[in-house]
Order: sequence, then structure tokens, then C-alpha cells
Amino acid sequence: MNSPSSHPLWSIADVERDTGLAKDTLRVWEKRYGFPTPGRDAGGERQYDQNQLQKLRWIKRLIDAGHRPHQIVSRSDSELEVMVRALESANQACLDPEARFDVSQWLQWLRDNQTDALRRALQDHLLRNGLASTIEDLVAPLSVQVGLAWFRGELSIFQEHLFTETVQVMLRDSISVLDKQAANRGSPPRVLLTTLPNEHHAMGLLMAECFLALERCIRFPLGPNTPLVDIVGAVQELSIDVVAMSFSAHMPANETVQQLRQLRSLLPDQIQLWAGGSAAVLHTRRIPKGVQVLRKASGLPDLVSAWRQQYPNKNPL
Amino acid sequence: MNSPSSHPLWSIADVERDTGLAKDTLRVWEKRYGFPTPGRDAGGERQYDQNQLQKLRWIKRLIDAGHRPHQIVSRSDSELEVMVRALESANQACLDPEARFDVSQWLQWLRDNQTDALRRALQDHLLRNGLASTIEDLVAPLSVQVGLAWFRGELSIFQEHLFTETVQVMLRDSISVLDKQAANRGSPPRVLLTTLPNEHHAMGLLMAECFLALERCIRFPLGPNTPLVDIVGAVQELSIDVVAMSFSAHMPANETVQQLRQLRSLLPDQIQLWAGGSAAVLHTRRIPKGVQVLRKASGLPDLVSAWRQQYPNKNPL
DNA sequence: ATTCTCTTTTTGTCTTGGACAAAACAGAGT
DNA sequence: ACTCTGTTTTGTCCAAGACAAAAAGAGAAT
Repeated sequence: MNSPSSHPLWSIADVERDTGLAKDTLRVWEKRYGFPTPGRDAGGERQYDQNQLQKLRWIKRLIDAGHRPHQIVSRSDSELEVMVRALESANQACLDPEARFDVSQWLQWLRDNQTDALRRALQDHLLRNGLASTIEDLVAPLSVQVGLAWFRGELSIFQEHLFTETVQVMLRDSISVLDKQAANRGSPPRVLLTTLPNEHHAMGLLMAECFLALERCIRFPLGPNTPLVDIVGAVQELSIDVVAMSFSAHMPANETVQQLRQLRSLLPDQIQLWAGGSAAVLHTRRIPKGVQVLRKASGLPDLVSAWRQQYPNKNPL
Repeated sequence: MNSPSSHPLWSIADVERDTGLAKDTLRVWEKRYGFPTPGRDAGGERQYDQNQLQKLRWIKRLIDAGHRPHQIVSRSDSELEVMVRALESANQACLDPEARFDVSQWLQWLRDNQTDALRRALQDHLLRNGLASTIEDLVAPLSVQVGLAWFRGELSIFQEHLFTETVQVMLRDSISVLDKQAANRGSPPRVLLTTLPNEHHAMGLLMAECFLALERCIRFPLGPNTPLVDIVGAVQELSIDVVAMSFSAHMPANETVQQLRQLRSLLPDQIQLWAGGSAAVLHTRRIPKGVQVLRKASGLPDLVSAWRQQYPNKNPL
């Protein structure tokens, strides 16, 4: 960022941080596809302008959604925009019809920074429809919509952050209430909740934890970003039965598959691995055997009862 | 990780993820200081063993604490260990005498994975001494001790994560209670709470938010990891008076200073910047002018009253 | 039509060796 | 104690090439 007000310029490191594209990748794209085309400063170092940065963000999003680099990196701005729109409508379409409620009001609150209104409406929905419905019918689709709105440029990142924080407070409160009601620590399975390295988004974990709390499972929430070795250690020391992981759309696709495979090979077979979240990778690529993929957090109760049927002796009831 | 059970080997990307040292840095150290000395696989790619990885972790820690690479990178294991011990006792010493309470009991709970006992003891301390004391005299020093215990190898990362999660639940609960008591939204200053890119630790933010909640400030918690541009946007749209940021010990030193300077130059002078946390950088290097550095979260009330005195017209009381 | 296997292309990451600018240090001069 | 110099240290960037894993395509078998 050299001339802050008029034309901010970004170093290759800035671009890597913002887009998640590695420096090596950015350089090799330049050679192979003729894009990006950064200027150079006095010392010969690349300088990316706002346009190129935005275009790279779009490209990253399209690649995460399953497109191949050589099909899109060299395309023009307008062509890219068409593809982005198509991606959006595809995302819209895959929502349940009844879940495609009117989001405009909610988005408007976010645009106006009315977090209080948002909070009240969440609480209202929670009281009327219960926690499971609030997550499945409201929070999950709304999160998708907020992501899309950011992508369209209608929301800035800080508004997405505010949304995330507000929702998380509600979810944590609910978990806390559920736990206070419960007399004991719950029943097996003993579930470890975390995300793999480089995945910092905790919202999916919280939604999952809510469903597990409703099922009265024994839970060990580690928060995001646990190295594989430490997951293995935790499984042993805490006598874990199931490792539940969540993957956001921002997680690098290759790493996700690699690390899932590594983790599966490091753990004994009887430890189940459950993976969920909005990462497209989970449904487009082949996932290593022995990893259960969830399309929605609301699929957790079924997995829990299946587990309890498979290991009835572990169940103290 | 090639032969999982006996001698796990790590790629340069794995080491970068685990230690936070960039690939370029690892390669140039090899040339300059003769360390690390990774083996090579069939394709000529570097393979680091467990020993070298651990040694690199120590080196990173020592560098974060202020040592220079050429003084330590080529040192032997035993020499390094001496320096690490010295660093530990220095850290111990800088604690307040009265804060140097007996941590062994607490650490023991963590070692035995007794999160329930930990939770109960936290609640007990909270009821007896109040929130401010719990943070300043218990949570903050305990966090340091947990970090040290991990470093000594007495705790694994997942135990540190469990500790963090447990404490965070308590802090969030307290904030929630404080907010429910309050009739209105609080008084100025309007404070934005977040961390800069690449800083994912939210604990410092939560401690800060507790003190701000006690002072009845209007708060906008964005969670960790907000890009600079979006902080600037949020400041404008939310009419922010103060941006409060927290920095953990794991944050890369150079980036911290650079980004603080960038942010200061992007924001109008009357917007105050408050920086706190356990990052050594804040106290060893020179921090850009116009950034208030806090040694402890408990310094926040003073800053708040100073602000309220400086801008009495903004205060609706 | 689907599933499997083999081959080809695509694509990200790793390699070496060199260069440079910002950060940290050290010493002289207010 | 602080500020201004020049020197050394140190992280990051560049170029061009190489390779292996992933994806796609082709063909055979169920």
C-alpha cells in the first residue's frame, strides 16, 4: 500500500494474505496464463492494483467452487462476472425451497449495522422454533447468503464478522443453557470437535456442537486449528470415539484432502471421522475412505444414533 | 509424514505451518548458518525429522523473545536448552509477586484433562473476587504459565486448546451477563475490537472486552483477523472512536509493526489505537507514534477515563 | 450406463542461486 | 538520555526450471 488514498498498491505478500493464493502460484500463473499482470516498483518487485486483487479474489472463489485455472485465469473481467453470477444462482438453487425465505430484511439489518435488531430476531426465532430449526432453517442458509452478499460487494468483511460474532454468541448461549440443564456429563460417544490447521472458522463447529449437545453427547471442543499430531494425542488421552471436523469454503482444497487422509491413517479404524461444512471439496472430490461426510449439521443426530447402535456396550443407559 | 509410526518426517510446508518460519527463511538459514540440515527424499525434497522440528520451534520462540538468528541458529541442542530455561525464568520473574500463586494445581487439572474442575475453580474465583481480579490475577498469569508448560513439553497443544476454550466460555458468559444487566447500549467511546491479519488468537480480545464491558463502553467485537482495509471501513461506518487490538506471542514480529504503521497512516489522527497482548514486540521494538501500548488488560479503564476526559462533549452523561 | 484402469495433461509446489531493502546494531555527536 | 549516522544482519523477492500429485480423458470390462 504505497499511495494510500488514490491508488493503493499491494505487494505479492499482501495478495497472498488477502486471497490465499501462494506467492509461487501467483508467479507461475503470470508465466502460464498471462495473468495477473502486476506493475513493478523501482526495485523490480510486483505491485498489484485494486482491480487485479479483486479479480484474483473472484478467480479463487471460482476455483474453490470447482473450476480449473486454465479455463478462467486468462478470461476477461466481464466473462468472469458472468461465471460468478452463474455460481451464485447455482448456490441459491441448492437451498431447500422452504429455506429460501426472504433474506433481504436480514441483509438490510447488516448493511445498516443494526446488530441489535439481528440479535432480537435471532432470539425470537429461537423461542418460536427451537435450536435445531434455528440452525438448519435460519443460521445455515443465512450464512451462505451473507457470504454471497459479501462477494457481490453488498457487504464488507467487517459486517460479515459482526454477523458471525452475533450468531456465535447466540449459539454459545444455547449450548451453555443446555449444559446447565443436564445433570451429568452426557452419554457416549465422546466427540472431539475441532478444525484442521489453516482452517480458522469456528462457526461450523459451533453449529455441530449444538446438535451434539441436543443429543447429550460428551463433547471436547478444542476450537479451531489443531495440528494433526495433537488431534491424535487428544484422541488417546481423552478416549475419544469420534472426531468431528468442520471445513469452511475458504480452506485450500488440496490441503483438506491431504490432511484428512493423513489423519485417517494416523488413527485406529474404530475411531470415526465426521467432516462437514461449506467447503465444496467435500462433495466434489473423492474423500478418503473411513471419513463420514455430512451435507448438513442436522445430519449429526442420525450419525449419533447409528454410532450408539453400533457400540451398545459403550452406552451406559 | 512418511513412516508414521517410527520416524515421522516432515516436508518444508509442514515445518512452515508448524513453526511459522517461512520456507524461504528455512532455506536461507540452511545456507547461512548450516542449520537446519534436513535429509532429502528420492525427488530431492527436504525432509525434516522430529528433532530438527523441535529445535526450530525453540529457535522461533527465542527469536520472538528478542534474540538474533546468527547468535542461536547454529548453536547446539544443549546450548539452546540453557537459553530456553533462562527465558522461562525471566518470564516467571516478570510476573507480579502476588500473581505468582501456586499454579501447580491448575496445571495438574489440565494434565489430567479435568476441565470440569477447572471450570468450577474459575467460577469460584469469579464469585469471590470479581471479574477484574479473575482476569488480572488468575486468567492472565495462568495463560502465561500454560504457554510455558506447553513449551517445557508438560502440556500438549490440545490441552492448551481445552484451557483456552474453557476460559473463553467463562469470559463470554460474564460479558453476556453484564450486557443483560445494562439498560442501554452503554456510553462512548465506541470501541472496535479485533486482531490484525495472521493473528487468530481471540483470548486477549475477550479479556479486553470484559474490561470495556465493565466500563460500559459501546463495543463492536469483530473477532480475530480483520484486513486493514476493512478496519478502516468499519471505523467510518460505525463511527468508531477507538480501535483496540490484541497481539499474541505467536504473531510474526515484522508484520505486527508494519501493519500497525499502515493502519495508523490510514486512519484520521483523532481515532485512537490501543494495542495489547503478550507479543514481546510491543515492548522491545519501537511502536509507531499514535499507538497506545498496554502492558496489561487492566490498564484499559484508565485509558477509557482519559478518553472520556479528552472528549467530554461526546459523553452523553 | 456405470465402474475400473491406464495415459496424458494440468497444476501447485519445490528446487537453486542470486539480489536487494528494511531492520537491527554500533558508534559518534549533540 | 536522546538523535543522527554508517554498517551488518536478515527476511523476502526474483527467475527459470523440475517434478509429482491431481484431474481429465480414453478405452475396456462389468
